[in-house]
Amino acid sequence: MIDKNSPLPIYYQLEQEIREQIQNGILKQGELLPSERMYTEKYNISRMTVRQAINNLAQEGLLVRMKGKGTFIAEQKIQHTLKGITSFSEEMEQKGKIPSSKIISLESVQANSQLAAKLHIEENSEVYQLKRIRMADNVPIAFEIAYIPKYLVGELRENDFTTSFYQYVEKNLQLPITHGDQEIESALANEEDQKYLKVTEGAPILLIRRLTYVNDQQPIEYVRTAYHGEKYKYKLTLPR
Amino acid sequence: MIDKNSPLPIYYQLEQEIREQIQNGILKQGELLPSERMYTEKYNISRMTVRQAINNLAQEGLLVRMKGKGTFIAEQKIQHTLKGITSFSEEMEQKGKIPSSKIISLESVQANSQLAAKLHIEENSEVYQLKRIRMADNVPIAFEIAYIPKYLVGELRENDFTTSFYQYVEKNLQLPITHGDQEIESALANEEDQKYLKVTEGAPILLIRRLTYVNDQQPIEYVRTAYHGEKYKYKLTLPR
DNA sequence: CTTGTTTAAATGTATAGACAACTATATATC
DNA sequence: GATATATAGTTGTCTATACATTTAAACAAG
Repeated sequence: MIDKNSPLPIYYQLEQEIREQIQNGILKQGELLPSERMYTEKYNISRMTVRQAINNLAQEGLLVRMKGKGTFIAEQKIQHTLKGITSFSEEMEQKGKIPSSKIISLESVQANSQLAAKLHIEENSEVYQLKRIRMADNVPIAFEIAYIPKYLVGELRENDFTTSFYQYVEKNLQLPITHGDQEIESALANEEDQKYLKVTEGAPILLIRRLTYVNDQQPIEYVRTAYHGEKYKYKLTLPR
Repeated sequence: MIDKNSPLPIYYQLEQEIREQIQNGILKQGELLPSERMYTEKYNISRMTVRQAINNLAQEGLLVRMKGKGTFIAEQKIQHTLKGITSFSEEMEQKGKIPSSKIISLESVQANSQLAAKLHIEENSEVYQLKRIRMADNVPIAFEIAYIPKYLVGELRENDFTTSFYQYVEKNLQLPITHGDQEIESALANEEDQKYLKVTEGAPILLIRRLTYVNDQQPIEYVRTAYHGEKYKYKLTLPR
């Protein structure tokens, strides 16, 4: 299992082995991992090397170390909901709601200076502006305005948004979505929000602005989403 | 700076020193950290111990290791803010604000059924209720109500909250904080919020409820925080 | 000007061993 | 039965050392 002549570090090989055994169910959740000394003897490697492998896995949350007792295989964490970017559709499906969305408009507009800076494009260059209402079980949950640089995606039709836009980007455009930077704040609904979310003046909304990146650096989408204050909560699990 | 007779591990003391020097600007962003050998000689400790300290800080994203070149003080990371649980103090310091907090009250109360369920304790068992105002540069940013099971922390005094409560838990109580589940929503300030945040009726607030866990399973703190809608944004980076 | 070689310095990987601190269990003692 | 006490096994910390890999700079050769 461990090849001392491999170019891969020993600690890394051991990591992979333990990872696989957890995946395969050979090592079961909540159970005790073999002690450091066991690995030391089994593979004839030093304890510090074993510790490096185990420590890395513990840092990832796959193992839990307990002084004096041993190292345990971690219970699977529930933190599924917001460990990564989830689309509205995925989010709602997870909650047992039927998601739908209604496109209000899809236009080509010129980026002002602020938007251009955010999207890393030239001022006045063409961007798509997409306005949508997001619904769960046909109740409006959010009103969304998205801006997408035209040069990155070419010609778009409304059809491209009926399914998942993220999937369209990754499959058809071959651009891997890497991460998103979000800002969350509380605000009061503006006139447009009020109109589409069907709330009255002074209603609180959850305002989320997201800049989504492809290839780690290139912004592909800037979205401002206004969530209905009473009907939407944002849940996430923070590690460590 | 490093006390070999201290009960605190040497690697931990070194971590703290480097952390402070980054905070104080003695070590500046983008610059090179003194080499491992320098620390080895300066404090007469082994290189592995130095590496343990530096590795931990690198894992946190505070330092960036580069093989063959050296270790650099990380550029301010956008995603540091919310990659994991951060205390209010840490958050504000990162933004260059001077954090402070004012304790409104610290009482012992009985948990109602809802709170007991959240904290995994018996109904009517004793919990501390702590009310605080969080300030940045002496401007109130948030009003916070925290509940902490008494049996987990023993006797508490207001003093234990003047510094970091999380540090108190991890150091003095030896309970490792593992993660936190958060709910974020938008709401309107209630009377208490209005009073302490100095906002008028109808002002939007960002409501964050957090259940903080130790040892992966045991809730140690339930906090409801009302953030001033106009003065606070919540930022995070979602991977993948 | 380009390419190859050497060298010093840095981090990366790995070993062997020591002692400390903690946990659980067994054992002796009251 | 209850309470210390010893003991074995575990992870945590730390040292001292060695060699591997990578980088950058100086230098040499073409």
